[in-house]
Amino acid sequence: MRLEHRQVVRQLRLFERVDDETFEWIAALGFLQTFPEGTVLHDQGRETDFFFVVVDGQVEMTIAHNGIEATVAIFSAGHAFPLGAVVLSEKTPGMARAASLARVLMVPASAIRDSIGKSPSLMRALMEDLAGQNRTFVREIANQKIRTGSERLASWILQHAGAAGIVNRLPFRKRTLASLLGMTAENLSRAFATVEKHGVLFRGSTFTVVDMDALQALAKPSELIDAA
Amino acid sequence: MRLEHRQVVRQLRLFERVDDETFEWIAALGFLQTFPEGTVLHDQGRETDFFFVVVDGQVEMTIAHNGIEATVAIFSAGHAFPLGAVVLSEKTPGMARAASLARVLMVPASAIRDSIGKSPSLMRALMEDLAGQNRTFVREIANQKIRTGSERLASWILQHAGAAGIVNRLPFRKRTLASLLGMTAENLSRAFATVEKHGVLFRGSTFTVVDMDALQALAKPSELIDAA
DNA sequence: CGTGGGGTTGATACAGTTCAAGATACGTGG
DNA sequence: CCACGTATCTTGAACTGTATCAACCCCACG
Repeated sequence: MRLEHRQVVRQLRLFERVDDETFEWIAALGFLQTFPEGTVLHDQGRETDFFFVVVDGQVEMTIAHNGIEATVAIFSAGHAFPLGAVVLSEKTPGMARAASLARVLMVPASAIRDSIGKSPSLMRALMEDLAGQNRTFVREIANQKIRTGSERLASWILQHAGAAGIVNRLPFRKRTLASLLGMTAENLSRAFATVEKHGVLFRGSTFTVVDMDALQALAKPSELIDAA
Repeated sequence: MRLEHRQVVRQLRLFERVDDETFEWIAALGFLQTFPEGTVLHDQGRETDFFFVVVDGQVEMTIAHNGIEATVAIFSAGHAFPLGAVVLSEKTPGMARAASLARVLMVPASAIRDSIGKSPSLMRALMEDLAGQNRTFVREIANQKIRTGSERLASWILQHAGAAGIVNRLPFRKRTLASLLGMTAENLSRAFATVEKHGVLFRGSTFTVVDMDALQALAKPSELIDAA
């Protein structure tokens, strides 16, 4: 891995507190790779040859079964996958695909597994990322069971919008967002129409919150379910 | 903790490989407690004073929001909660309640947090449980998004039934199962009726698989979504 | 220009919820 | 051990949310 890359990766939350020796070892064996949107990084139900860490962009993890594909999570910078599978030496639960142009660190899974045993600081970093992902999953399950489609969209907007009045851009395709929010693309279209009546303005792939109170009234945000 | 309890706890998957010194320390500070069904073990959105490990019975974790309560997971013997919150020193995402008569090990959260730094074997055990829970959550999200209510019930039955012909007992109330499967109690009743047409016989709170092939045709099991 | 992918809109069907009432199981006290 | 009362579960009917299928729009690209 080149020096400038090394510095970017070193500053990721995941590696911040990892000891130098272990980091150098990982940096020596790992490499940065840039993938165009749609590229499959790994399949579902396969051995885990690589440990991936998102450096830039978004990677979606999906599970396909019985002709239906469900998005389980979208990983952004600083998060690792398929973390659980690497740690337990199990098969990947889902498939990973670039949801936007994405820069990703790839490290041989065996190198990570070896290093865990040698470096408590690495193990701690992985444990904490695992705990964070856990929390995200718990929230997602509750979100899914408690809220209606339009409410989930409203909540997503709340979490991805800056202050009121600022123009934001969708980080990936609408159909990806639909799958993440657990609905069909058609339904997302209708949800956009609903949310537009509650203080959000859509223009193509950008959106602006014009009435924060109205949006919150629809989303009914909760620190238990929504990310901080 | 009394000696006979200590031996039971020692044999839990979670503690199997933890070093003696750390285990003795945890055993000295922890205590076993038996809770009747319905007892609240901890609230949602609170500081994590205790680290719990299920020794016997079932504990359900739920999140309530906007008048709706959703079951996120049910923990059985050998699993710890609220694991992520203890590790990250964050608030509990949900509330924990005994879903059946349950025997639970309680250890002060601070003791666990201290021990993690001192004992790599404990950290590894927690990391691996976290990874396992992660997998369960991923499966649950996919299960929820991909399958219909009756299919989820059929899958649940498949996973909790012994061989065909054996009489099984529901481990907790039907309304708890409904919430776990992400549906109302009324809907679960109707789902029972549907599943009964596909090779399962219900008698009160017991069930028997009489036609495994028919049940599998309905559940369409997958090693990706369903537990091993 | 056409062509095609992504997105939207409309009509219809189905899964799931809600509310209300009825049936069943279960623990308690007589 | 039975009778009663309460909690749990079931059934029914109306309604909401979401999926499905098909047509259409729009813009980017060759």
